[in-house]
This record gives sequence, C-alpha cells and structure tokens, in this order.
Amino acid sequence: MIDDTTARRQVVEAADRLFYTRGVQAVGMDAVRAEAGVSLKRIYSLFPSKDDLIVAVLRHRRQMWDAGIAASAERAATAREKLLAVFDFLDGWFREPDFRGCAFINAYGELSGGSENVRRTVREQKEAFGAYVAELVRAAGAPASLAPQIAILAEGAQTTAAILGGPEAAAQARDAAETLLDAALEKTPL
Amino acid sequence: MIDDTTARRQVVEAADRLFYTRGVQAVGMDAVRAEAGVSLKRIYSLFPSKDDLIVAVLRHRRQMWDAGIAASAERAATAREKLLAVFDFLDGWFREPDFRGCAFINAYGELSGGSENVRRTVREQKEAFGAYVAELVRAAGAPASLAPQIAILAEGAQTTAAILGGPEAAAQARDAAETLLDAALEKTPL
DNA sequence: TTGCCATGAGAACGATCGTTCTCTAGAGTA
DNA sequence: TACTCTAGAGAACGATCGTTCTCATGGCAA
Repeated sequence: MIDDTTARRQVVEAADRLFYTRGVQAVGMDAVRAEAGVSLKRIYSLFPSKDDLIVAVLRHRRQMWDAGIAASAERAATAREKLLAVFDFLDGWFREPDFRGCAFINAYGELSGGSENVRRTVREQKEAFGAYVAELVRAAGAPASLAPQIAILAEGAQTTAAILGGPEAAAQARDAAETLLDAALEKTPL
Repeated sequence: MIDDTTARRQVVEAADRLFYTRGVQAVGMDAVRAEAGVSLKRIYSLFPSKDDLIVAVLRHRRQMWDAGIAASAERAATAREKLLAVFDFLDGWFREPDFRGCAFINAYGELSGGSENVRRTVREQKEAFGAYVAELVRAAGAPASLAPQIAILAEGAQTTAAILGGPEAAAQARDAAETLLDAALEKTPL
C-alpha cells in the first residue's frame, strides 16, 4: 500500500488537473478516484469532505504559483526587474495549451457563494501576492500606492487572457506596469 | 395570464438575482420558478434549456453594464474623462452591498468547461467593452496600445474588489489609468 | 496453516438536479 | 350549460452527486 503522503499527493494532483480543466462542481469524487488511482475510502480518510479536498488543491496551486513567480524573479537583478518578471511568468503560463485562467478566480466565481473555506483560501493567496508586490515596490523605491496598481494589472491580465484566449494580455500588462514604474520613480527620485 | 414578454423578463431578472448571489450551478430551476412566480412549464416554453436561460441572463447583464457605462460617460465631457468615468462607474458598483464580482467572469470560471454558449457570450461582452475603450482611446488621441491596458485595469479591478471585498480597487485602477493616459498623451502630442 | 484485520472495489443511499408528464381547475365559446 | 382548450401546480423520471457501507481479498501474526 502506498503511504499517506504519496496518496495525498496523487489525489491532490489528480483533482487539480480535473478541477482546473472541467470546473470543480462538474467533477465528481468518483472521477477523482479514477484519475488518482486511490480508492474512495482512502480519499475520504485523507480529506473529510470534497470541500477539504478543494482547499488542499488551492493550497497546492498556490505553492506552484509562488514557485513560478520566485523562479522568474530569480533571473532578475533589480526589484524593478523582479516586478516585471511577474508578467514574464504570466506570459509563459498563458501560452501553455491547457491554460484556462486563474484557478483561484475560477474557484471563487464558482464556489464563493457556498464555501467559506474557499472564499478565505482564495483571499489569502491574493493578499499574499499583493504583499509580495508591495515588498518589491518598496525595494524599488516607488511609492506604496504603485503596488495595488501592479497587482490589478496582473489580475486583469489573467482574466483577459483566459476569456479572449491569447497571451497578448501579459505583454500589454507588462508595458503598462513599466509605464507606471517609470512615472512613479520619476516623481520620487532618490 | 401574463404575456410572454413580461414572463420572460420576470424569469430573467429572477434568475439573474439568484445566479449572481449563489452561483449558477447552485441554483435549481425550481428555485427560479419560485423566485419568478412563473411555472416550470412556462419557463421551459420560453427557454428550451437552462443553458439558454443562462445566456439570456448574461445578455441582460450586458445591457445593464452597457447602460451603466453609458450613463457614467454622459456626465463626462472629453474622451479622456469618459475613459476615467468607467472607473467611477466601477466604484459605485463595488460599493453596492450585494456586489459579488463580474457576473461574466464568474460565469466563465464556473461554466466555460461545459457550455460553449456561455464561453461565446462572455467573450462577446469582453470584446465589446474592449472596442468601446479602444474607440475612446482613439478619440482621446492616444496610441491604440493604450486601450487593452485600460481594459486590463478594469478587469483586474473587478476581480480584486470581489475577492478582497472593498471598493478601493476602483480608485487604484483609476489612478493607474490616469497615469497611463498622461504618459501616452505626452508621447503623442497633437 | 489458521484466524484476524485492514484494504480496495464498488454497490448502496439519500438528496438534488434538469426536464417532462399528469392532472386539475378555470376561462372562453357556442 | 356543456364542451374544449390551456396553463399552472407539482409529481415523476432518470441521472448524478457526495458520502457511507458491504464484502471479498490478501498480508501478517502465531
């Protein structure tokens, strides 16, 4: 028998694939069982309910998001370049053939009416991303008011790319962010 | 008996309220019947399926959105002010107590995996809004590349306001749009 | 080998869904 | 008044969901 950690990972990754592709409510627990190769009994011993599994999937998505952003930032030298690297990360993501928008936004739209846990988990990841951007804005020497503007650009790029179906929004948002950065640094010289 | 036009309107408005508040899949047709005061038989004679009703609701939402944007633009004199008026409209909307994000984005996240009709209807409204912004950008004498940037700000403000739960994103996006407008017009003088 | 216990496969359960059907009551007409 | 037709109320249907339960199987201790 596979150990709990492995089973847990298999279930979360399988559910993530299915949820992201088809939507959460459209995927039954039996489909998760088939995709993960883990029995229903085992799944329910690892996750007390589907709601808990959804939250675990969102946490897993957040780890992947954080890792992707961090990897993209590593290749940048300055805080300004790290900020713009966010949009380079988005650009690569938008070009993946199975890109279907931000899983957090999708889950929020689908489940926020029903699950408080989902609402909170989604809000937490958006707040964490906002804090990440705010820290880079501070390091770049720009006024704090720039941070939410950049975060809004990143959010908007994700929904625009999902709905219109092309990667262009990433470059457009990146250009806008660059303009905003230039304007902010101009007003706040060293 | 009420005529078809009235019944249709009652059903669409009732469904809109329920779908927007609780999510589409969480609302059964029987709940729509109760809220609208129109029998199931009648509903199914007006809309062949729930999918058709969803599309009708989205079209209704689009009319309300277009009207709101137009009313906000009417109070503005120049093209530049009309562009910024979009964010004033958003600001008022975000402050409504039952604001729960953009119905189109929510529907897309919830249903795009299953319904081609929903996908297309959502895409159409985003494209229409993009065209509206593009026309104003042109009238303002700014380069065309500014238009998608402003549209992305509007999209991002909507999801940010929905998830974080405050109206601040509207003013933040408005400030960003103003900065982008200034920078664009500076580079492209008359 | 024998008994035991945990496990997985999948049937079962109760709820709910979208959709259709039945039945009844009432309006309109001759 | 008697007949017809329509529409509404809601039961019914088949499917599917999340969750639980049953039962056969196979490893493991003695």
